[in-house]
Amino acid sequence: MNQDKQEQINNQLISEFSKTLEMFSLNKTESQLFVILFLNDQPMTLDDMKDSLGKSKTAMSNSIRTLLDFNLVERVFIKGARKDLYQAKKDLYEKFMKTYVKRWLEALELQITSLESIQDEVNDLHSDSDILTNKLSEAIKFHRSLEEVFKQISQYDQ
Amino acid sequence: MNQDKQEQINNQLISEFSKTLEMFSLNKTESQLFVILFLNDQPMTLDDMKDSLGKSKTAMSNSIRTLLDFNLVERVFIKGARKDLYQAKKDLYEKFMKTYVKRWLEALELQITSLESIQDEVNDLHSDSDILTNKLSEAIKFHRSLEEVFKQISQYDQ
DNA sequence: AACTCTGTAAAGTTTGAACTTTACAGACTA
DNA sequence: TAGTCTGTAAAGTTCAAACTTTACAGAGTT
Repeated sequence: MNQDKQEQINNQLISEFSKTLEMFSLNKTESQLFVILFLNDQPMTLDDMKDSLGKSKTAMSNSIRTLLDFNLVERVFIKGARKDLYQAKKDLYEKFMKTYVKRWLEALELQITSLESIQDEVNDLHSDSDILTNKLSEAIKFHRSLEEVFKQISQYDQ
Repeated sequence: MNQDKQEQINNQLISEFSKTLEMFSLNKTESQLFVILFLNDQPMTLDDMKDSLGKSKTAMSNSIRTLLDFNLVERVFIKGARKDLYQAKKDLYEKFMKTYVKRWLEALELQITSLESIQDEVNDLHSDSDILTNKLSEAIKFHRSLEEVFKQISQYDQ
């Protein structure tokens, strides 16, 4: 396969795959960067990434930290290497879902707690507003249902 | 309950609930607008919404169309009313998940199709690149797994 | 100790999404 | 038919996220 063709196919892959990652909370650069790392069989330095994406080194530094944070990427040790080296994690799907679902569950739990404390406050006030009371419990029910789904997913994944 | 307290609790509710909706692909205004409609027992006009959120009528018009698009809101007919009236849909969770999961599944299917056509192209080239071939099938496998999860959710919801 | 290199913090710039203002088409009203 | 009202399109503005440039701390090398 010639260089041009290889390049073109790589670009198509980056373009399509990154769209999927953007559906999750990754932004464009983070998504593209991950796909680059995923496609590269060798670990890459910040400078490699910079050249691959045509953006600044600082942009790479920031994006890679988000990806580390999302557990999609890891830093690897290579003896004698001066620059930091990163690679995409194996078992993409497991890593991805685990982190993603976990974050959502955490956020949901936080929101449920907040809603419940509003509920407590309303109860303490011996509110005359049935509407508000109903809306509140409906809102909490909604959040619990979402929580349930995400828990299902994380079990299904085991 | 006095006016101030009612107002304050409403605001807390909007603040917390809208965070949840923002986790899905709704933006801040759309999320807040939905919560406003959800909390209001009466259908609202664009002008009502404008006053509730303190933003322009055009902003409301745009946001409400997104919410209609997401099937979270409906326009209601009231005899003799000159202004359009909107309310949040009942069965929030069902409506929400159905629309949301459906959109994701559609997007995923599209991406899988694209990846497969890249795969075909690579095969036709009788590529020497085992790495690329492997990466491609791994990427498709990842997408299929995501698809699977979302299908699970939509079944679980029945 | 002086120099070099790497990663990141800080400051400044660019860009696109979200908003507002203005303009107007279509529906109703007198 | 002229006048009024409503929703939205179009154009212009604002603002926050994403980027780049510059500066620098810390580690390594000579």
